[in-house]
Amino acid sequence: MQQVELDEDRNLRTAADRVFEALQDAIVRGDLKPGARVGETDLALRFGTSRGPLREALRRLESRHLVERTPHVGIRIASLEQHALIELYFLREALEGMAARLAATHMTDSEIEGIKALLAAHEKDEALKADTAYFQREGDLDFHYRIIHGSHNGALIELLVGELYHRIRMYRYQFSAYANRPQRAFREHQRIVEALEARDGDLAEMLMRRHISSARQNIENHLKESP
Amino acid sequence: MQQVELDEDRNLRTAADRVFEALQDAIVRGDLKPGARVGETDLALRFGTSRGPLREALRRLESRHLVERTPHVGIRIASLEQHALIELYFLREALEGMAARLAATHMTDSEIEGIKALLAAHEKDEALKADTAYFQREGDLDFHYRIIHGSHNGALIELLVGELYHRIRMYRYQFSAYANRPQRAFREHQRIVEALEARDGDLAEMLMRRHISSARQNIENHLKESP
DNA sequence: CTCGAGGCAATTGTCGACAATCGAGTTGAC
DNA sequence: GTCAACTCGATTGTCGACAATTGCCTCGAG
Repeated sequence: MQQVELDEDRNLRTAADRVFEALQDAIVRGDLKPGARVGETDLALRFGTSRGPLREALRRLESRHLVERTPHVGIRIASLEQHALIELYFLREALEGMAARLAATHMTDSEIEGIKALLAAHEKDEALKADTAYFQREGDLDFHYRIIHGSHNGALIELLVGELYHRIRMYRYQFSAYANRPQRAFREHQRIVEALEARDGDLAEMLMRRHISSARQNIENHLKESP
Repeated sequence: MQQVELDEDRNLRTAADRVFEALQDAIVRGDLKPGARVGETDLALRFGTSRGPLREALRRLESRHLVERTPHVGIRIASLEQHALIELYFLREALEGMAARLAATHMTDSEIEGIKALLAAHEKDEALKADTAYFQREGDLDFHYRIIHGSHNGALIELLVGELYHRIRMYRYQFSAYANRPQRAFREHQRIVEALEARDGDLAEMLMRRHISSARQNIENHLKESP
């Protein structure tokens, strides 16, 4: 049993907060294997706290679908099944499509400048790294985050950033091999930004939906080949 | 301080489950006024349990945005602001639009028969009750539930039914006066079902989005007139 | 040998008490 | 008279112990 170092730097208010963040990181990054069964007592010892705050952290993780609890039985790390990932992509298509539509009318000029600068940085970086996907992948997340926030719709932001994206990031860490075609994705990003700049909500939504839909189809094809 | 009767009938597994359901009902139905500050000790006494299970219930309600917690300060019943309701309708438009699209291809024939029967019942009932909105409103929820489930997308169902619709029901109970134009809504429902029957996903999504979008605009107009 | 019932260990659910933190009211100085 | 600091009360956060439920293992019968 290994003791885990908690983030004391950012002095989060309560012990439950610290445990929650530490556990979420451990799950998303794969330190705790998907499907593994974990006991409350073990975890409490490992994180150096009592079972009270730990249970609170677990409840929050459960509401984010990162762990699964069954009463009187125990806790399992969320198992990532492929069909669940596909389902998530339909949610993303609907929600981020709407985010792009709203962003086209609600983004400020400086926000659009910011996302253009981000793309410019990607272009240089991508020219260097070609297909080394890691940085591109984080950059991809950054791009989507900016558009989501650009919607200026609090409920939408909270839903996507606060609840859904942790699950998606977990899948990315685990199934790291899905080549998400950086060059093509980059071109699609460019077109979406053009639509935002033109304040064309209809077009922005359509392009975003195609972007996510083709990413989903790409994954589905990979799954068919190597299940 | 009034003792609250808990549902002992359906013998829910844990005390936390019972408190959660009772509290959720109390909030959605307005027994606990929005924005009111409540103390853990009071609630624990009122529901005849300890603070442990109560805190678990509060955690779950927080993740559904029915209560707001600030550390070391306390709990407030979620205050329903009008702009938040509008934001929710954009989520509904995106998600239920997608649900309708998926339902058009994934609904079974018997599910479609069921929703047609539901509409037929509404037609007779509506002819009788004209604009008495209550039953129509519950029927409206039933209609939407069926299409959501018809998507056969677990993540989408869980998100809409398990997380979003409780907030929407809360608003319905509070702002009960929004005449949601039963006749027009009924016609729109009919057309959506026609699209489902024709297995036309594009059309079903478009009609559902218009349906929800016009409901939102209707609310926005009411808010402008009587803020 | 297989199946079912019963007991046992382990884990979770629940409780009450203690400690930490925040907000309000009061008191004092400028 | 106003502002700031301090004290006090109340509320939440945390802990450890006890009770309840589950799953597994053993034992016995067919």
